Amino acid sequence: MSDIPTEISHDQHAVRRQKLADLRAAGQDPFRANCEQTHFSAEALKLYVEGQDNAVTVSVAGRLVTIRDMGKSQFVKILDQEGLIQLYVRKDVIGDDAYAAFKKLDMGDFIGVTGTLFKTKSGEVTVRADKYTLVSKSLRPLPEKWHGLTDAEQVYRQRYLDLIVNMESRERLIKRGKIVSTIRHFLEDRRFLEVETPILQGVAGGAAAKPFLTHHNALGCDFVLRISLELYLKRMLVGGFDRVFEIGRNFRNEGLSRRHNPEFTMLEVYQAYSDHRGMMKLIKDMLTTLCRDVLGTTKIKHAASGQEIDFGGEWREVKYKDLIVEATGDAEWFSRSKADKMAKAKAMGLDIHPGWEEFEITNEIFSKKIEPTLIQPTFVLNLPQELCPLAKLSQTEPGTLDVFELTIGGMEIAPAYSEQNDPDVQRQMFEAQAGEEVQKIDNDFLLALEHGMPPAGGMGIGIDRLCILLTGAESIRDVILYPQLRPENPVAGA
RNA sequence: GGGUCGAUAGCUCAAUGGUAGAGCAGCGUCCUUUUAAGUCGUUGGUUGAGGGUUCGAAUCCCUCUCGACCCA
Repeated sequence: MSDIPTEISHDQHAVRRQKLADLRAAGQDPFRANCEQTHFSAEALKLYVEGQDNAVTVSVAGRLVTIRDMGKSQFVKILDQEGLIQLYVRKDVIGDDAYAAFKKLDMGDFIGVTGTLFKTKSGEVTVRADKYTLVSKSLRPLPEKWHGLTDAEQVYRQRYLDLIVNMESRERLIKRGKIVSTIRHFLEDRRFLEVETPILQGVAGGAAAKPFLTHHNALGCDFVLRISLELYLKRMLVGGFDRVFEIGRNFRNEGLSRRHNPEFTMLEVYQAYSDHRGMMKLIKDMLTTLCRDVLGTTKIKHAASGQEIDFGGEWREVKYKDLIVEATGDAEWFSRSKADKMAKAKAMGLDIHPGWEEFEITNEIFSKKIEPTLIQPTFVLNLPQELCPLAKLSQTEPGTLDVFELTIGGMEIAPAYSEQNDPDVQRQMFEAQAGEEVQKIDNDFLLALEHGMPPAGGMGIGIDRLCILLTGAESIRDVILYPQLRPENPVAGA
């Protein structure tokens, strides 16, 4: 093999390219098709029997992330899906030639190793390598191991690097996977059926949000990307499926923030013959199950406020109206004039747009002054009817809805309704909301309702926000693998 | 869209108008139980891009790109 030219020794990419060329020149395959893997790292470590060194043989594979070279032996660590495992490589065990080649490996290379488990004198279960194979060469250096990768932009654009060097990012991703799978099992255990409904839709319904537009060439028409799952899942109720859910991506063409990504994952659940009260029980059971099975505790630390959130006790139930009265200190708030409401809201430091309706002024107080203070799990009940056209009106409290909004950690986590199933009332609500934009009414949905929809409770949970809460993340970007960023090199003509 | 802050070696960070440095990584030695291994030596820079001020700019000014936070 040729010596590495000293004039390029500073360029790590060039040095690795040269090693790659040397391997190929020596007739070796630096990108093999496969290698033996009998166990993941964590699995292999469990096989060690105390006091019985070198009794168990395993084959593990992974990326080389730590190298401690001691001349004629090396301790190295490889990373696989389940974590790190240490390997001990001795010249007198694997032979002179193999050892010389091992010394030429770089951080980041993928290797496969077969060997026996033993415990080092400092107590770490380690694989004593009998043989190894370079299975895939890495041509780029990894970020530094101690500080990891901290540059937010690089973390998001090159998430794979973040996942290799930042263990907390790996754990957060794994936890998200467990959250979603626990939700699936929880619902399946209660005989809910998972379904998939269209993302490309003619009308973006079920929520108030600006949609993304796209175009279908063969059909010659425009589509929008869905902004909610609601209207198609309710069609399933009409179609005779009494308990359905979907976990899927929604798209909203709006601003980005620590709590908003243009594409985000929603769970929506519908249960016929239930109502919003039934949904309260369902979500409380679901969230306590998640705490127990994923976190192992019902008490979590809320990153933003430093408070402890307790999912284990009774959850507060409070009417929207009572919260507003409390926040404004005005028992007659709802009978005040619009001008009075506006003056008071401004006095509370809020930016109120002159064109806003009264309920919008009131709701600005709710979302800016009240919601952020609701750290413990809180069901906000009897929201004003203007806030959602898809829910049933309360029989006992005129002007309010049979709904709740579950707020935890100052964030809206889940709204739920007793679903509107009267096609005539539903049409009126749609028309009132649409105003001039009647073309935005989903008439096919109304046709479905006319065929009859059973009474039902429904709810939606923002999975990303739930993950923020349960993982203690500070931003939605920490729980989404590839959060939306502006392209680095904008496409010409875009 | 507005405001504030940021971008320096592969990574993490110094250098506040006067020769761009350190740790890790890399390269070359020593070392057969290490744990951010240790040891001796050593390479590496269009300071995000472009313009300006100045004898002299990473540093001051302007424009742009990307990001973070706050606001809309």
